[in-house]
Amino acid sequence: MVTIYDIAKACGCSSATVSKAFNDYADINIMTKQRILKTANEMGFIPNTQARALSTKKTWTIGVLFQDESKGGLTHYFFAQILEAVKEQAEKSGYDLTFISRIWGDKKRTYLEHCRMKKTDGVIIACIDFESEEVQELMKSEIPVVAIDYSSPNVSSMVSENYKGLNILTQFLIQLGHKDIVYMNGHLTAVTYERINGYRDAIRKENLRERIINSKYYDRKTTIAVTKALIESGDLPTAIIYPDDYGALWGIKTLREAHIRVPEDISVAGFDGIELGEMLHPRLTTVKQDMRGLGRGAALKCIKMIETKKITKTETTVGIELVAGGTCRKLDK
Amino acid sequence: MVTIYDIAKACGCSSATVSKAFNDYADINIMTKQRILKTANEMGFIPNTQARALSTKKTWTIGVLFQDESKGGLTHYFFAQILEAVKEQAEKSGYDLTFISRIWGDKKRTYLEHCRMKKTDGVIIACIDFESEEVQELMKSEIPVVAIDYSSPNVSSMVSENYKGLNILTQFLIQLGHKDIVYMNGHLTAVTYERINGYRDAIRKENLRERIINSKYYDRKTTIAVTKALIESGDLPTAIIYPDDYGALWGIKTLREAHIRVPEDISVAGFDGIELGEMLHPRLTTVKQDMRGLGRGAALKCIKMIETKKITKTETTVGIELVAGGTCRKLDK
DNA sequence: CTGAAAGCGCTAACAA
DNA sequence: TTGTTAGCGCTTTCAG
Repeated sequence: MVTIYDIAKACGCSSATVSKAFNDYADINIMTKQRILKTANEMGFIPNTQARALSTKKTWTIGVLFQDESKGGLTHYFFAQILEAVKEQAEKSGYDLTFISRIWGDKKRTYLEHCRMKKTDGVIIACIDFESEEVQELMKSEIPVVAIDYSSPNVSSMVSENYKGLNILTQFLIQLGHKDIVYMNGHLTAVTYERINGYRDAIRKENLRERIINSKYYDRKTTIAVTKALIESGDLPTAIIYPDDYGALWGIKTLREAHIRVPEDISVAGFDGIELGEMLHPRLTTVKQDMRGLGRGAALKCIKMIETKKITKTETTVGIELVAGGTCRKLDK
Repeated sequence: MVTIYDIAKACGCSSATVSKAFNDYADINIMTKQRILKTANEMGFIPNTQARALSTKKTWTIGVLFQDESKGGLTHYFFAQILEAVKEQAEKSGYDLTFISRIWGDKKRTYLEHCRMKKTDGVIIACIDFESEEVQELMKSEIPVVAIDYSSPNVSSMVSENYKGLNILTQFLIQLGHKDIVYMNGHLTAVTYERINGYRDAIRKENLRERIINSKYYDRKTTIAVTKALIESGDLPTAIIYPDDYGALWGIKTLREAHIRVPEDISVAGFDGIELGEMLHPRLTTVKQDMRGLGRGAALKCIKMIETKKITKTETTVGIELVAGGTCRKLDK
């Protein structure tokens, strides 16, 4: 293993000078610098990041917490997109990503402990139970944290225009002539309440029947069960808005298996705008979130906190977009 | 920040003793050990992994290379599942995961350089152009590497029973009465040749027409184009096997848009067994790979090399399973 | 512009 | 059973 001492020896200078050459210090002769860089290159020198971290107290590492209690965030179509964007931006800014967990061989540790051990410069959280004590502890810590798809004064975050999203989607259905629209909401978080309000305001404005049914995000079983219950109730609406696209697809499958045609007999919409919706025939009507914007923004926000050494607690909103697919039809008068 | 020195002082012992307490050394008085552990806990001590790594030369970190030139491996439905399993097993064994890339702020570096800088104990590779020079360089290095879904004497790997997979799938179609079966293969890798042979042997055994069409894995555009060309050729087979489930779904959508019904007019099958196939109505016929087995196996294999300090170049095969969905129909005589 | 030296936090011989 | 001490590889202050 080649160290800066080896290079120093080969160049007839000191290790301090070699270090300066690599860290773009100004107080070094340009010729010396070039000589050092050249020799280092020839010798195959690779700086050791842990040694550097030990002395600078900066690891150039961002931790990511992308896990649900039930399923990993990686297999979550929506969050996978976001993580991809986080990764891309982190790399561009020179940071590495590492997963944070509380499993540690046969021991356990908290998320915060993991972050401290690895000395991650910051953390990005998504797809998790934000209200859990451990996550709250992390958000209160000295580590810069950015949450995605979560809204709270306790943490910096990136969220979509959730109110607007459900509001325009509901309006869109109303314009198609729908008067009986069910909104099947996900877990009751601040984000969900935003969406509920968006739905509610659109409905009330037209004095329509407000039908909100509790369900869960990204939950196959629950979605199917709730859909079946709705079918069996004999009081089917003319349109259903599912918590997300994933749920909408399972909902559509459930409806179709009950010989209820989409969109002929009932209109269906989702939320997120993942590729899955495009694969459906006809294409799913949905509200597209800007996953790249969310991920990229989270990374940039986190890095900004790291580099300014200031922890902020601000929320940033990214735009959404209505995607009118073929799963919602215009109602005859 | 609490260090072992702080604890040593508080306990009236030396830092070496504290270190021993934490590393389960035998030569330490059980009482001393307990006192140290207790004090450390009270003081909120968190061991610093980089300091430890610097002196032990082991980082307890495994690098993952999950990226394609075009799209990130994270949004790849099949590989996301595998990565999730890799992560789970790594955590259970006490290892952290970090992404390996060649982007480094505004500089570049090779994958191997990145691994060396971070001193990853091992690397797991998937969803990448294995033939690229940089990946080959990594496989030849001193770092333990495990490849997933790649077959080569140059590296340890985890693969599915690819020959068998396509063989039984083809046989299944033949048993349904199909005599004109197209296999649309993916990129021409060793894995693909295995599958081609599986198809070919089944076809030849029955003296049927062999129709292999080149396409690409996980490629929306190409799949659609190839499917359209097939439709326009006027020589539609009675069944198509797509390179993967993802392609099969786009294929089905393309067929349906051309008013060709699946499975009434044509039968379609995929490969992989991702959830997407289940969401389709009717469910996609496919060959299910054991993603968890692949991921878990890769992690274990990598860790074994790390812990035995022996680099092996062995291939491990995991079983597959035919999933008879509703997209293939029995042909009338 | 260069270098000596101390230190980051922990480990591991080797002595005691 | 415990402690002394010399690193691991790099940074950084400060004197030269």
